[in-house]
Amino acid sequence: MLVGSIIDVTSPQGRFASGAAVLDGRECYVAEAYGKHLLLHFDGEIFLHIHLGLFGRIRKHKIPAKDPRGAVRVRLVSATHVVDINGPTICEIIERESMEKLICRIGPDLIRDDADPDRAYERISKSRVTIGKLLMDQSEIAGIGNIYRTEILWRQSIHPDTAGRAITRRQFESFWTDAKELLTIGVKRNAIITVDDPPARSRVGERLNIFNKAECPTCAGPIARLKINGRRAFVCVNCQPLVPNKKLRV
DNA sequence: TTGATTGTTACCGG
DNA sequence: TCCGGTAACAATCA
Repeated sequence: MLVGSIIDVTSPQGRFASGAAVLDGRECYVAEAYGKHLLLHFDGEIFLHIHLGLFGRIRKHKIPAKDPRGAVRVRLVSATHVVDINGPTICEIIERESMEKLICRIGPDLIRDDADPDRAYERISKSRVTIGKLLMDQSEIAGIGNIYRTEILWRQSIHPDTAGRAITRRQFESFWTDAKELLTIGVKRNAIITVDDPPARSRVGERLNIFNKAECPTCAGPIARLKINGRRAFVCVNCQPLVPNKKLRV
């Protein structure tokens, strides 16, 4: 990520212009991510908080920079590069207190070394909410989005409608390890890859197992389409059976 | 021009 | 208090 000296900050367009000016001339020491939130730490205990949401993009270019493309909210300029932040849901300047509050309300981030899986399991194993919904709740576990949800549950043979409290410790541990590996690959390759051996130059469909597909790569059975919290989800009816748990009553 | 989309939050009602 | 549903917002591309 971006770490180093920012010698200029401009906000060519949009409603964040006044906030961006605060960063002008400050040094940026650390860029850190907590789940899907990005925090850039500047001089004077000032943080630039960014969440890209569904559509946001970060683009890096060498100097000399071209004109900003699209809705650039903040442009960070160093001696050698510019970084444009396009269309984020959140793009704000905050102080340490707000930054700490933010971190507190985010669940353990799968790919951070300081993540505590027990904290996530503690909550999930007590919840009547389905695991499909819990995985997208960033205050439970941070990092998983809509595509990873479908793909990881398929890899773990867990039906998304399984109640959180029906997930066993063993299942959770296996899920955590797998999810962590997949997200780490995703960061490294800058792509969502959930198949074990994707072709070198793959298309989106070749990197995924069942998301947006009709047929299960393992059993060749049909893939069912669901909506969970209004988002598309997919499930293999054979490989991810919904296990009834007689001890649980809903 | 329309629809879909790797996301989040506020608000309301049961 | 918990939980589900809906709307709002965002930018881009096919």
